[in-house]
Amino acid sequence: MATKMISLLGNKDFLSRENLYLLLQFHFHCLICVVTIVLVEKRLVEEVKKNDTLIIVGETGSGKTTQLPQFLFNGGFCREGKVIAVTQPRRVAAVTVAKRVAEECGVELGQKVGYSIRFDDMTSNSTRIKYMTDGLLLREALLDPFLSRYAVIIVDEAHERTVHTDVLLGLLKNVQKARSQSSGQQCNSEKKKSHNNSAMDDNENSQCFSLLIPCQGTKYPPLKLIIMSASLDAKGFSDYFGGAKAVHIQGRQHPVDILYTLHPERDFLEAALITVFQIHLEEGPGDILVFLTGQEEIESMERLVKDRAQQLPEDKHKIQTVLIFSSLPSEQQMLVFRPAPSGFRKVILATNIAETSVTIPGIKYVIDPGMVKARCYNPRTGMESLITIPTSKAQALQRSGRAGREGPGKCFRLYPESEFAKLADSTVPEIKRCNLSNVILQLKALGVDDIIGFDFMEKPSRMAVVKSLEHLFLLGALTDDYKLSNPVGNQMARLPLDPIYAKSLILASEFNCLEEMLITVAMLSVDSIFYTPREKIKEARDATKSFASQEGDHLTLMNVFRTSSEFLEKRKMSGSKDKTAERSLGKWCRDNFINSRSLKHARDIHSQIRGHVEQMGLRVTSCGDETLQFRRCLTASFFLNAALKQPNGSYRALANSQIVRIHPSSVFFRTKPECVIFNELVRTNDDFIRNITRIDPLWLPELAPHYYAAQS
DNA sequence: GAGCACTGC
Repeated sequence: MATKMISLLGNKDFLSRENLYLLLQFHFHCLICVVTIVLVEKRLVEEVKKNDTLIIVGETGSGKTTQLPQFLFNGGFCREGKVIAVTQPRRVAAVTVAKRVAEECGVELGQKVGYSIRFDDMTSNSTRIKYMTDGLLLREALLDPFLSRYAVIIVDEAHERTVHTDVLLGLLKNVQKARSQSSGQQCNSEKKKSHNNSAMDDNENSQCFSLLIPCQGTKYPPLKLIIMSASLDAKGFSDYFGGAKAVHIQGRQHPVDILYTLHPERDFLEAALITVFQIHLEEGPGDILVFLTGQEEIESMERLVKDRAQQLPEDKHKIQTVLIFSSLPSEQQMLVFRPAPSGFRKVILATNIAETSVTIPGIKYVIDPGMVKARCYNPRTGMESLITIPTSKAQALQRSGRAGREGPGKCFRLYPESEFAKLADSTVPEIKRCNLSNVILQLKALGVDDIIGFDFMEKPSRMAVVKSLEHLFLLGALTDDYKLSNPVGNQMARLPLDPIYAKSLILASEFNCLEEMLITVAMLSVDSIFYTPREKIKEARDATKSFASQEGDHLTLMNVFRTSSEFLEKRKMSGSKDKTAERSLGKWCRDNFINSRSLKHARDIHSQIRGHVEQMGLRVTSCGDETLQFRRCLTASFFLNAALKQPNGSYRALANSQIVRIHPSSVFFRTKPECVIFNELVRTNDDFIRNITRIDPLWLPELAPHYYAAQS
């Protein structure tokens, strides 16, 4: 059979599975370990009582996320109305876990057990176990710097090292220190200083929040901190928390055989394709999950699988391909959860959305080419780009684990074992490869002034910090000595937006076009609004044309938002129930080739931000038809992103003289104005600018004299 | 005439 398959596939390099793969490793779960979590309740509660900080290393399926908070509740950690917080990097995880725990406890969701995520708060005064996103807890810290309502904070999935997790860990370390000082006899920091005047001690104090230094006699109970992580990273967390104790909990993961190729594969798409059919023809039943880097690869792989399946004998045809990536409309995403028709094998082609965010049942085989697209940030140019790089060991492990959720599985890594050894242990934390403006603004608002000296688990590069400080200074968020300015910097920090968008709202109230800017900023804050399926390109273009504004993409986006709002209003006026009206908005979106998930997100952001600016006392007025006023406001807001047309039709960005082109999705792709401002600079095949509005070049020195007067 | 991994406030 094997030989026959090879001739069908037409590839000489793959003679048989025995030649291709070496079985090298049987299990990747800890063999030495411990007992399952239900047996260790008593011990865990004791450990938390004994240690202020505890690292818990738990594998998937250990139940740590659902069980530990209940143990601590039963162990008396919620006395006097105190709350246990469990943070998650993702919204959907916070919601689903909370639902399950509420069910296990036999309580109504939102009572003893609840969750809180942006736009959706299911908690009440009686909530004691609160699942939430880490970003939301960071926001809470702005209002309550001691996080005084929490007795225990559990940071789950810490090994993912999102920006939010990293900032939160640094913050929690400070809060813990400040709270234990407040409850102990040494609340008075002066007293402590007089005992020990060393430079190191001074340094430590400077890293505490300015807000936390005056204790004012308020006593806070100590904060218990639990960091939950995958095994590879436990030591890093323990070191960061001064040698905190680490406890291992065994998971219920099934064994997964890991197989490697003998030689490196030049074309991993082809190698993945071959492997799909090897599994299909030689292995027992079970679905296959293939990790690919992006939409384009996934779509071409789908065609390849379908084509080759047709070449097989009829009884072997039965392969069903399904796709999943984040920009796929949700109805189509749902198809991956449907079991394949009887007798069919399902092949799921996925991005790393299937690594952590989405768990698909029925998977027995994983194919991992070992590549991933990652964001990368160049602090010198301030440009972000996406590049394809090898995965880390931790990521490879996470991927292979997807084969062992329901029973023993197999993972085919499309590279030799010697290559695996060369991979980095874990993925570079996001904080080292992103723009830091938002992080710095948040920290400043929390009273952390010395950003370079802040105790990050891993420090971002000095250049990245300096670049973002400069940026915030130019936006007026910081004073000459790099302190948060008042009121502008404070107001910006309160708005959950990219700092440049926050600033544009403040300016818009002065330009009398806050109404317009609220919509624009909401629309700019979400993923692509327009959805162009490959097979209906012409219809999609015609539909988007009807929203186009000759003044630019910002007004085009506003047209979409307003038209959709009017549509919804009309439906509601004519007596439709809210739900029915929302459903017909879904149809309206499909008819107009608009991504309804993005539009919904923009509407949520719009109403949340509107609430914030009203609370701040900014005047929400409209410039009506005087869009000139609005474009001037865009110029004042986004002056750092201005570009002038060159004789050859390309543009020169004024801030750094970089040569850029207009992205084909812009209304200005054909008619190129002399001078524009833009919101996004992306590097793909070329350096493209997106979301563009036409401006008068004379507005720049007029509206941003502090920048353009100095330049010329 | 292009193409965007994934999150989050």
